[in-house]
This record gives sequence, structure tokens and C-alpha cells, in this order.
Amino acid sequence: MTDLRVRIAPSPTGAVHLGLCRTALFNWAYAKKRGGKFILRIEDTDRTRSTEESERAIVEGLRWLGVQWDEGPDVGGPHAPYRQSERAEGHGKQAVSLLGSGHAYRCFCTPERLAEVREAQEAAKETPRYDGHCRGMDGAESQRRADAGEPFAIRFLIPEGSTTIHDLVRGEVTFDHKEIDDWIMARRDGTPTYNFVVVSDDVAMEISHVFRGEEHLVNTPKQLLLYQAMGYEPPRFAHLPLMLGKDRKKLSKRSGDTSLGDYIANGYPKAAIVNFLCLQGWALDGETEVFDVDTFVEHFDIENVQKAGAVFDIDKFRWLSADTIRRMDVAELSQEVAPFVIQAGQMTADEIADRRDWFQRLVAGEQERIDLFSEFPPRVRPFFEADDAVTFEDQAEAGARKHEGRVETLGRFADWLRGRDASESAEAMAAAVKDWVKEEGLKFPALFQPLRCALTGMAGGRDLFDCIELLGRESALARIEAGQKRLA
RNA sequence: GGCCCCAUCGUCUAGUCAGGCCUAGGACACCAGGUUUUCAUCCUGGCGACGGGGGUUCAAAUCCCCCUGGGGUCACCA
Repeated sequence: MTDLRVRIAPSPTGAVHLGLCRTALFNWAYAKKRGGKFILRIEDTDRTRSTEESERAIVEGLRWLGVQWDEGPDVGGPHAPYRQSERAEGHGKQAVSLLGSGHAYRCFCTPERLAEVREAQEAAKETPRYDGHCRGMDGAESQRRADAGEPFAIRFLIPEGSTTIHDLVRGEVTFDHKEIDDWIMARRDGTPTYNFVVVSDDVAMEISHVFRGEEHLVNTPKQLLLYQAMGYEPPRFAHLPLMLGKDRKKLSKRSGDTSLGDYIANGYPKAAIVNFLCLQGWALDGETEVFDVDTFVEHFDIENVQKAGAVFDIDKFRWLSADTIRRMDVAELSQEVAPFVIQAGQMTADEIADRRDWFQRLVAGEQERIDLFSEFPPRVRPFFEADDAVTFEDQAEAGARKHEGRVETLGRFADWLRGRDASESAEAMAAAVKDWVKEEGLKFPALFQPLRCALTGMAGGRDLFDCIELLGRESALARIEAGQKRLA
């Protein structure tokens, strides 16, 4: 049996799309489970659109996700180089040999002529396709014109017949060759095109399985024919269902954020991103929604991949994020949330380190209240405001003002608080205050709403005695005093 | 439009390949209760689907055909 080798071959032409991430995850998991190799190859055949920056983003993004490649442009490997633009030599030789064997031919048609043909076909409501103008050209003439320096592209000659794909998720799919154009393998400038290099490089890198998005299904017969022409055994193919937007069309920027970077910036935990992506087109057992990446690797099989497209459900993604956050331990969550706090200018990295316990306590109180890391800073804003300038949100202030004796109640509470042992825990205080409220003949909201407003300016949130402890008694008392004035 | 793919709750899906265990299971969302100092968490319950029509069969969500619907693709992009 030949070695199991899979690859992901992204083109570095933009942000790291979630679809790429999912395809990478599926390929990687498949290889990992079976002891195969996972290869990263940069498909930069489009020199004008490819950028180094994008390549860097892909390498960083996929690495962040946790998929590790055994061979790639950054780590090298036995089949280097792993950047297609650096493999031109092999491509050129193959094109020439295909020309010699009659599987390909020179096409001297100008882009202008091709455009005219296409326009005429469209006007006649025909399917646009190459009209085969140069297909039957005499070999000698072709050679003569080439020698004379006339520019030409190289087209692959599609023979008569049909091709059947044995797709691992879709079964057999047959294409009549009449439907396939004599496609261009090499442009007039000599550079090879995708359908050509992808086959050439997959052969060179001994790729055994090609798992990619469904949009590539119709390319597959072209590639299969090329494998045949070159005399190589093709890999096994599997076409993954597309990830769809709310509009049920291929997920694109129109329907929302599509790049990995967007979700990282929005504070989705890595585990949630991975988990969610795994659920797009695949399910563990239909019952278990939450699982880690090791479990995914353990259970993933290409045969169990869904055929129908999967609509990207942001609500479920968000829920998965929230669930992941709730299950983290506080130290870990603190670390994840710290960059967002720093970015918001609330604390510096040093301050976070110096006040580690305080910070973790701050985080612990929000663990069940945030769905995304990015939601943390706005929720703890009051803890970074001046005691006499806490931002009162409308709802909080309105709630506080409902209570007639609010100013007096706050005053009496302040007195009560001053009388408590300064080292008393928040838990003990919370218990004690209930008795006090009863003694005072108050209802809970009559104290808690004005108090919460004075302390945090918010209508809801963590336990108030937790707030007091976080603030420190002095600051808490200052806020109550300021609140008495502001709520008068 | 041609070709190709697909079709279970609004969404992600289990069940389909090996027809009966399915009066179709889980999750998100939504609704209603409960817990709670608020918010949130959490718990309980509810709503909710085999696109339609023909077959095959004792029996079909599962097999076959047609229709309908959705998607992909038709570049000297990948």
C-alpha cells in the first residue's frame, strides 16, 4: 500500500477563509488518525494576486488553529519546494512533453479573438466555450509559428468519451467530455495554470488523497484526464460540502465575517472555532456537540462527511464559544482575556501580572456572563472609572430612581458597611446583608438597585459584594457617597 | 441557460450505504416555568422536519423514477 499523504493547497490571495480552515482540519485529522503525512503547499500560480503577506497569514492562521503539517514552505521536506511558483522547471518540462505526445497543443488565439467568440456565443445563448480554432492545426505549422516567435498558450486536448470520478463522499460522478473545454495549461507568458500545476505537484509530492471543497468537483475530470495523459495513478478524491451563508450561497464576505482573523479578533476561543468547524459537514455521533480536537481526530472519517451544504449558524457558533468559556479554568480564561483588556487600555500587562489574584477574581465574575473574550472589557469598565464619575447606564439609573428612599437607604447602608470588619469575605457580607435588609424593613430591590447603580452604573452583573471587594471598601464607600448625590 | 451536486425540525445534524428497533433522536435558536440580590449561568418542559408525486415491498425517512426546490461551475482565477 502506498503511503497516505494529504495536502492543503491554498492560494495566498487574501485573508484566511474559514472554508480553508475546515478543509485543513479534515485533511489533517484524516492523515493524523492513519499515520499519514499532511502537507502544506502554497498555490501561488496567480502571480498578480498572490502576496507574501497572505502566505504568512495562512501559515500563521493554520498553525494557530493547531493543524500541523509535516512538509511545507516554512518547514521544508523531501519534496521541496512547497511553493508552486518555485516549481516552474518541472511544470515547463511536462508541458513540452505533453505537446510532444499529442495530449496538448499550441493555441495561438489572441485574447481578443477569444473574447469575440465568447461574446458571440453568449449573444446566441450558447454555452461559452473554446471553439477549437487551433485544435486541428498541422504540427509543422504550429512549430513554424512558434519558432517565428508568435506567442501561444498551451491547451490540453480533451479526447472523446466520458470520465467517472469515484468520490469518497459522493460516489460515482460522470462527466461527458463534450462538456469539458480544451483548457489552458500554460498561458501565453509561459506560466502554468492551476489545473495543470495542481496535478503536476500532487504527483510530484505523491499525494494519495485529495479532499477539497465541492466547487472543485467539476475540475476533477480535467485533472483525471491529465493524470492519464501523464501516465500517473490519480489520488482518491473527496469533495466536501460547501459552507453556506445565511443566503444559502457559498460563504462569502457578503454574508458576514469569513476569515479566521475576524473570529479571533472577536474573541472566539480556539477550541470553539475548531469544534464549530468540525461540525460543518460532519457530526461525531449526532448527540455529542462539544468535543475536543483529539476526539475529532479519533473519530473523523471522510466517509461520514455530509453531502449537502452547511449553512453557517452564527448563533450556534456563539453558543459554542460561550460554552467553551464557561468550561475554562479561571487562570486560562484570564490569560485569554488579558490581551483584550490591554487593548482596551484598562490595564497594562505589568499591572495584570502585579495584580494577578485581583484580576482573576475580576475574570471569575464574568465567566458566566460573556460569550466572547471581546465582551469582557466593556463589562468590567466600572472597575476602571473614577469613583465620582462612574458611567450610569439609563436602565440602571431608572431602576435606582424607582425607589423613593434611595438616598437615605444608601446612606444607612454605608453606615452598616463601615461597621463591618474590613477583612470580612464577600460571601459572609452577602449573607449578613439579608438580615440587615429585613431589620430595616426594606425590600431587596430597594437597596440593591440604587447600590448597583452607585457602584457600577449597570443594571445587572456580578454579585454586589464581589464588586465591593474588588473595588475595595474605601472606593465602594466613595461611590456610594457620590451615588447619593447623583441619584438625589 | 448547459453540465454537475444536493434535499430530515428555522439552522447544524443522527438515522439512509446493509428497508422493520423511527408514533424520527440530539444541539442551537425560540417560547413557558423553576433557581437567583440584578444580569447571567443552571435545571425542567414545550414548539418544531422526512419537499411533492409515482413505484418496488408484508413493510420505505431509508431502494428506483419523475417533478419541484436549492447550490456549484462554465477565465490565459484558484
